[in-house]
Amino acid sequence: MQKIANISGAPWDAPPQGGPDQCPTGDEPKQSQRVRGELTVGQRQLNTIFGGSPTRVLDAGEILGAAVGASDAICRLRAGWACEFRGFANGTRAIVDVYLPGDVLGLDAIFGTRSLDEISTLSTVTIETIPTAAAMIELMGSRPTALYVAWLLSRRQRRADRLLAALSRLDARGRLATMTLDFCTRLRRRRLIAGLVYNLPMTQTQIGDYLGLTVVHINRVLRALRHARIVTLEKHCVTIHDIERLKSLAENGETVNSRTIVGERSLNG
Amino acid sequence: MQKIANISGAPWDAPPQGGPDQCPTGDEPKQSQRVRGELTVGQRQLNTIFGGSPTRVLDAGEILGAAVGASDAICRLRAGWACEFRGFANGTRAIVDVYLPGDVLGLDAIFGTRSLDEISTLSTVTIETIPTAAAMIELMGSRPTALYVAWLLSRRQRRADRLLAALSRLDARGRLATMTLDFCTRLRRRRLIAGLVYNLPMTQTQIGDYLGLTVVHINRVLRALRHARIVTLEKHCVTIHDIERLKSLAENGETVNSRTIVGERSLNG
DNA sequence: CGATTCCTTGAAGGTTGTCAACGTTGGTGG
DNA sequence: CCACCAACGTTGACAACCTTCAAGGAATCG
Repeated sequence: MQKIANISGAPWDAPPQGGPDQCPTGDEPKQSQRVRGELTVGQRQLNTIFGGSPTRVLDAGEILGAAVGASDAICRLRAGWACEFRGFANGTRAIVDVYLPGDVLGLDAIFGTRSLDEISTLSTVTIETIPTAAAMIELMGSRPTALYVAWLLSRRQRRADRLLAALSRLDARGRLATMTLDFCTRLRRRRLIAGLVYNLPMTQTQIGDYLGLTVVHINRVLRALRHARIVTLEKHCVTIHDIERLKSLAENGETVNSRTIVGERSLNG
Repeated sequence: MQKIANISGAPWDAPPQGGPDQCPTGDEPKQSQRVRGELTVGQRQLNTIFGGSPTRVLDAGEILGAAVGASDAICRLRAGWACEFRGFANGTRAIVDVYLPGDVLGLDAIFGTRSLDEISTLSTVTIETIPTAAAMIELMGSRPTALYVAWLLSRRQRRADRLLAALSRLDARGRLATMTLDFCTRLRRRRLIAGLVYNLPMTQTQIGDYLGLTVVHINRVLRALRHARIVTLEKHCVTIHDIERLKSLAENGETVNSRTIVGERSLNG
């Protein structure tokens, strides 16, 4: 197996090609032409604002609210990954969303929620910043921008619903299948990758926090999926070998014989 | 124990008092005066639209998209409960959100998502309808309305995040504690109830789909919570006995001795 | 009152968590 | 260069939580 690229210089450090996000209408064929047009205009308007703002580089593991010095700022990820989390009284925590390059963070600040205080970087990141929520509210006087903001919120909601369904009704393999497929889809849609291989800057502990499982179990199921030659997740690098079976696991449509799988031997070469 | 009111005439059939939703700023003390004002204006504008629309009554168990005959309509619940679900290939399903009187449903239709096709009524409901998403897009030309729509989306997101955290890191008792508390909070905020008792028009199967558990286990844990005199859920009626312990369970802060609890005897008199 | 759905309970087994230990990796400083 | 350290990854044994299967009871409705 070839040597995996180190964290510095990894794909997620590359700036998004052709703008921070592709046209938002790429996967919504049902919406009317008019909304498509307005959304594109709104996106351009936000592009202008973010593009004109100074960029900052943050290390992995920083809390965005503290790092930018304002809880009501609104950021866009230019490079790197981040996650939004919720903590519990006993110290455990859950990751409720993962942000990829091009995603906008902290939109809830419009309504006074200090969401940047619950967002942490997963890797070294580059962010563009609108310093205050007030500026964003101003921008929402333009309907295209307001529509685009609503579209961003709606997209985040769909991710949450999808994760919710997976946590609710899939076992560990199904959840991992869903996660690896979703990240792949999002990265491809933004043309950050082209094939079925990508870098995933999350530790197994963080994956466990995201999928509602423990590190130990994540580790075991990862091994099973690797030995079954469905997907490999090693050294922060995901390689999808059998996308059909992966989709099947994510749809709850297959019961892969996991006991048999574990007994097999890795034959990668 | 007193006889529980039947479904007809139950609290969730009563129209929301003082308008379909209270001022949205009630639980967001941090937001600026200006946003508060604009949100209130936006809410009034939507109130006018919905208030002037014809109401419809639907039976329990209907799919909203089919019942209103349009997948891109936008509805507001005047009375009754509804839920949004996601299905899996093998027939299982997950409930990703529960809607209470006053909630707006199907906002994603703005972007072409047929969300009404994945929303089902949980009880007999009364709805007000904006027939097409296009009308709502028109309304978003007004910044107050656009802000209010974004606020509605943001609220739904926060519910999803909270449920996500619960599914990710709480056991069955913690999830049930979270659910019963959240419904209570939402109903009280809208002045649909005043105390710690309310009607919950969901079967145990539906609760299981919502919390990612099986009916059988919901049933057992419900019995344990009842015998521990923390919360009673019988015949679609929730009674919170010990809100402190319930909050503790929802925050992962307590490990109630459940084995002992099961051995106890019900003493409700 | 038959039919359907919902609720309830027991027994058995599978998935996942907990505990504990050790290996690996990458960085730091002597 | 090596010792050391901290974080992360890996593995085994065992326990707990939850599901599955099965069956019977209770409520609701035409």
